[in-house]
Amino acid sequence: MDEDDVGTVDVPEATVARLPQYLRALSVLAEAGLQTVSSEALAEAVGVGSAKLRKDLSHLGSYGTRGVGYDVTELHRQIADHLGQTTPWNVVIVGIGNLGHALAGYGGFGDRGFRVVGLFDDGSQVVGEVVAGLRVRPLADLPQVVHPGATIGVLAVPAEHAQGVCDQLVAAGVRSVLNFAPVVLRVPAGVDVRKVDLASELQILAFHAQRRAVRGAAPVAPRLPSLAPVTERVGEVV
Amino acid sequence: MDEDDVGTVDVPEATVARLPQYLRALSVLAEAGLQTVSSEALAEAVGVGSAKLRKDLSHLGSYGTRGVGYDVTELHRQIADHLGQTTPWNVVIVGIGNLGHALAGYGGFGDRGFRVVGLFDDGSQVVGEVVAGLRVRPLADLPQVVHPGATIGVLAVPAEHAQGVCDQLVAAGVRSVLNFAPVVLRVPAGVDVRKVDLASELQILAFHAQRRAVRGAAPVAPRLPSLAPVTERVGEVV
DNA sequence: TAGATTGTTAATCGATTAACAATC
DNA sequence: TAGATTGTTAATCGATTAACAATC
Repeated sequence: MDEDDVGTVDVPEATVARLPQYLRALSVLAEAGLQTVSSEALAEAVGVGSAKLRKDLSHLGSYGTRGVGYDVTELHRQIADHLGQTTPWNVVIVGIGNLGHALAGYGGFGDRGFRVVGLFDDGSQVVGEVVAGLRVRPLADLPQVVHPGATIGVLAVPAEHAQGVCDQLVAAGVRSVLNFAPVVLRVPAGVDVRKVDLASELQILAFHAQRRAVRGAAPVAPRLPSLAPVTERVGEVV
Repeated sequence: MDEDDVGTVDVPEATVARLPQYLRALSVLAEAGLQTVSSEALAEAVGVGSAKLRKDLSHLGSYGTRGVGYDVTELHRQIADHLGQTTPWNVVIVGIGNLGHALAGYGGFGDRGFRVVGLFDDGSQVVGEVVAGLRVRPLADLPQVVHPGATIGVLAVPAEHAQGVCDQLVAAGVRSVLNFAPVVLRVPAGVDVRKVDLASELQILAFHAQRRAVRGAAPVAPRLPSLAPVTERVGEVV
């Protein structure tokens, strides 16, 4: 595959979602001074199977060497390239409440190629305050900060304001939105929305936890009289 | 399907992940005073197809009425039941930095059936402070607060401490962990971990954004001389 | 060359979707 | 009854997995 095929060949969504994990693992390996890594070892570090990893990488092109493995630095560069991380992306955060405040100060973004360049809110009490080194601006200032198509918007406003603020982001030229409000946003075609729903995550955990509890309470096997000794497992589940 | 089949019939993971969305939409409809909703209308509210919704609900049992739709209150109760939300779940948050602080104060958990019952940290400067009405305790106090198997642990510590703290959570009896640290946690069988990786979400958005940019820059169709007028679309992508 | 490990093939699995018979 | 809408079937699609030929 050609070097300049970045961005022109289809990569399955499931693969895209794993690329950041591979990238991070490679960073760790590079810092540890490793030159080369096998698909087996890298997959193990990320918690997936090696076949899946090789298949994922095959969608980006083939950067490994049979019998040897992958060059850590080279593979890191290739994946970073595909993720568009050769230059940092600008991020604006809208809604500087509890969560927005935390996101503004979150070091993890900077480490992974993002730069928070604007904080916005319309609650009169926060506007003007300095948070994580940036002065919080009113929403009306969005167009002054957003570079159309090149800025990611993070939405950390209450559910009832999310759609309205999203519309303003889109109007200002934002084409990628990370939404923390538990609502379905309607956006025009060409705008990409991802949703992080913190309460949902807990609910999914609760679903499985309850399942364990219910199953654990019920007998694992029917109690039949038996001549051979039987190990009864109670409450032990996957 | 029987009432008491809750927790005993297999529900596909993809379906489980959507149940919280359905539940929330039903809450909104119930508040709006709606008695009944069709799969078409509910699906529209959640942003999925109606066939998918009906298929999802069919895994829980069949609570609809042909020709009529679903009883809003009844369906809400059924889904809440399956999600184990008839009684609230207790949640402990470990790592009261930027993010943990925000999570402790996040109202969305309480609204959706969770109760934050403990905040923990080992950084000497936070321990003892009161955050969102709770005093931050040292990790050593975990066993005093955790009810084995019935408490969800939220991990908001730096990556390098995540595994160690996770081990302590598990030792205290936590069987469900929501992990915000960008690391792969190793846990014994029977412990359920979900990961929320904020930077990853941005990276996935960046991948698609870059793709739009690259494709937009390239000509959409080969430029051939043509007798008929041609509409050239530049930069317009899905 | 012999051993190791990739990249790819083919089989399997799970999720989505459209269509429609069942039925209120 | 006629119209509406569910629950289910069958077809399709996409993702995972194991196995192995290619090749360093």
